[in-house]
Formats: sequence, C-alpha cells, structure tokens
Amino acid sequence: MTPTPTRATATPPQGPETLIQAFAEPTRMRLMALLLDGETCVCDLTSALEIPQPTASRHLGHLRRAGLVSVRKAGLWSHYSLAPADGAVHQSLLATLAVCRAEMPELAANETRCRASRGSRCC
Amino acid sequence: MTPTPTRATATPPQGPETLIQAFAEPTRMRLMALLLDGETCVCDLTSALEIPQPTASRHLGHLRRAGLVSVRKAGLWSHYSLAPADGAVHQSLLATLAVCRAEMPELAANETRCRASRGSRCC
DNA sequence: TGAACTCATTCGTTTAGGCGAATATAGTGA
DNA sequence: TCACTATATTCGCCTAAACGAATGAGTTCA
Repeated sequence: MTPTPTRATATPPQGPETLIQAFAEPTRMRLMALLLDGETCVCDLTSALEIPQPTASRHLGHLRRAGLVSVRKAGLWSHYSLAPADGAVHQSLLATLAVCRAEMPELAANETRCRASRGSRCC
Repeated sequence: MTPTPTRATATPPQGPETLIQAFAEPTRMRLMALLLDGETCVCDLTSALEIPQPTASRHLGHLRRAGLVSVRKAGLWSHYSLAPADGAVHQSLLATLAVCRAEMPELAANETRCRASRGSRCC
C-alpha cells in the first residue's frame, strides 16, 4: 500500500522549524555561505571547509532534504547550489545568510580557499 | 585574578551562530513570537504555551544570555521583552520571527491564550 | 573488465541539549 | 518573623544529532 501514489516531490514543503533548524548548524551554515557564490561541487566544498568528505555529504543531504539546496549531477560530480526561496521564511533565512557572510570573517576565508580549489584539478 | 575588570556587559556581544542557535528551537521561537506583542511576564508565557514554569524560565534564560530578550523585574514578576536588535544578524532574525508568526497558525493561538491570561489575576 | 575516482550511506560511539522533579532565591503582606 | 508567591537554578535522565571509520553505489576511462 501507499506505493508513492503520484510522485514524491523532490523538496517536500518543509515547515519553518525544519528550515531554521537545518540552517542553524555551524557547518551547514558555512556550506550555504559558500554556495552564495554559485554552484559548487562537493570536492570543492570539502577542501574549502577542511572537513572529511562524508561529513560534507551528510550535511548537504540534510540541507537537501530540508529544501535549502539542490543538486545537479554531471558525471562523477554533484554540483550543489542554493535552492530558490520557496516561501517567506526561506527567503528570510537567505537574507540572514547573506548578512552572516558579511559579518563573519572566517566565512570569507573559506570562500577564498574554495575559489582557489575551484580552478585546480577537479570539476 | 580577573575580578571582572571593568564590568561584564549584560548582554555580551554574541556571535551570529550563538544567536541563530538560540533562536532555532521550537519552544524558544514560540516564546519570542509571544513577545512580539510586547512585554510579558513569565506566568503569562507559561500558561499561554502550556509548559511547566521551569521550562519557560530555562528557555528565557537561554534567550537572555544570547542577548535576544531582556528582563525588567518589578516586585515578584519578571517582565520579558524582545531586546532591541543589536547588529545585522539580530535584526535579520527578528524579521524571520515576524514572518514565522505570520505563517504559523499555532503561534496565533498561543497569542490569543496569552492575551486572555494577561487580563486575569496576575501581573 | 577492471582500476580509479566522486559522492552517498551505514554503523557505532560520543556529545550536546531538552525535560521533569526537586530545590533555591527573593519579594510581599500579615 | 512567617507563610505565600513568582521566578531561577540544579540534578539526573534521556533522546537527538554530530562525528569518524568503513563501506557501498555509480561513473569514467584505459
């Protein structure tokens, strides 16, 4: 029974609390801050934040299930990007994200590292 | 040593992560949503959210230490209110809070209950 | 077909944090 | 001073969630 009747939405509409809790975690916030610069693949995010790859993947999965980011797969690579704001809360969180990046110097450092690794061997 | 040299600020400037994590908890968000209507005492908050008094007090303490709310003590009662936005992140969170209240019907219900208890015996 | 690579997932452990119960602190009025 | 009330804090338990390590799934290329 319930054999996925019509088709499960890629990003089921999440309540405000789910969105905010997904956002309110340091590593996930840093990941989203990097994505403010545009689509980025997992390997670049991983090296920019200097975290193990499974950690990045797990947090990205969390953000994806919450509907905050979306993925585009191309060959071996998964390119993540911020999902377009769906609802007022989502939009407000994106505004908060932009403010955070402007205020937190460490996020700018991650960004530099990410841009550096982007030009290198991968993607 | 370090006998509180000059004087500890009531609300030491908290980093964005501390602010967001304090905000990103259902009960605390509901407390702050009630405070959008103005100064409210603990007993009203407690009865509006139908939570035990120590729970309310603990969460209010958390919000207070994060600098999101402030207290005014008058006799037996503690009147809590939203702290004025200190910094862009704080301001952005208050905007998110307003959006959340507009979107979440249950918050409006709490509000009604709070207004009811406000006129009754206490404060 | 098999090696190399990127990314996702699972498992077990550990830690952070929320909750209920009990208690402490402090103001008020008799 | 003593009861009564409102609020704050502490303690112990328990659950949710993050982490490291290992592994799985899927793709590319020789």
